[in-house]
Amino acid sequence: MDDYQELARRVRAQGGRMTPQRQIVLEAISALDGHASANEIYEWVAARAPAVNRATVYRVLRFLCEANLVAPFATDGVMLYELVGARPHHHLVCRGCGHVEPIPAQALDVLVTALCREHGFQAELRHLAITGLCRECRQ
Amino acid sequence: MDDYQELARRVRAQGGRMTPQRQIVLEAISALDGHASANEIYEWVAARAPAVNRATVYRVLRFLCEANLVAPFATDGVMLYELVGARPHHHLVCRGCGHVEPIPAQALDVLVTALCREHGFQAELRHLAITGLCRECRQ
DNA sequence: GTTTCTGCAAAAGCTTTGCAGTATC
DNA sequence: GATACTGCAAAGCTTTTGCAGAAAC
Repeated sequence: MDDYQELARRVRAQGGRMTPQRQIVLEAISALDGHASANEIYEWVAARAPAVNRATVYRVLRFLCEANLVAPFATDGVMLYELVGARPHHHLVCRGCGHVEPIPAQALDVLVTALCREHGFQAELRHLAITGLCRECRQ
Repeated sequence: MDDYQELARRVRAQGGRMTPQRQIVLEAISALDGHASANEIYEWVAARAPAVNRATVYRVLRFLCEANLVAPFATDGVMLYELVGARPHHHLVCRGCGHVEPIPAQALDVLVTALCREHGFQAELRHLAITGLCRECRQ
C-alpha cells in the first residue's frame, strides 16, 4: 500500500478530497489480500471504525474505481474489488469455497491481440476471472 | 433447441418432471441467443405466459443448471444463463452496453492445462467471461 | 466560506423461501 | 394417489439514493 501522501495526491488529482473513510477502505482491501467484496470490506472497516456507514463504503468504492485506484470484477452475483497494482494479473475464482487466487498475466497478451483483431473487442484482462474448482474443493 | 421428447427425457433423468414452465424457460433462452439474465428470461416468458411467476423462473433456472441443461456465469453483478450446447465457447462481455458475444473455445486448452499443472485449479472455461469494450462502445 | 463527503434512513433491484394448492407421473 | 412443482407473498441480500449535517479544502 502506498503511503498517505501519495494516496492523497491521487485522490485530489481526481478533484476529490482525502478522508479517513477513503483511507481505511484502501487499508481494508490491502489487508484482505488486495481483493474483497463490499461486505468483507465493510466488516473489516466496521471492526475498527464502527461509525463508518455501509453506504459510505459503497460510495468510496465507486469513487476509488473511477479514480483507478481500485478495479471491480464480477463473480457469482457479487462484485469484488481489487487494488490496482503495478503488475497486471488475473484471478482464479473457486465456485466451491469462493477463494480468489491471483495469477500473473504472462502470455495472455496473445489472446488480447487476437480478440482485438478478430472481434474488434478491447479486452480488459486485468479483470479476467476464471471460474472453476480449487485444489481443495476438487477432492 | 432439442425437441420436446429429448428435453423431457433429460429432465426425467434428473428425477424431475417436465412442465410447461420448464419448457418455456428453455425456449426463452434459446430465443434470446442462447444466453440471458433471469430478468430477460422472465420478461420473454411473461409476454407469452403471464401466469408464470418470477420465483418459478428462478427455480426452473436452478433446476436446469443442476440438470446440466443450462450453465450460469457471472457478469457485473448479474447472473447470466446459457444453454449447454455441443461446442464449448466463451463470452465477450461489453461493460459499455452489456452485449454478450460468444467466441469459439479453440486454443485455450493450453491455458486450462497450465492452470491445472501450476495451480491445481480445474478451470471451467465454459463459463469464462472476458470483460471489455465492444467495437461500438470503444468509439 | 464553498464544495464535497458522510451518516442515516429509506428504497430499489435481484434472488430465495415457506406454504397451500396444482399438476405430473 | 404419491410426489414434485407452481403461484403467491414475504423476506433476505446487495447496492443505491435523498437529504441534512459535518468535514475537507
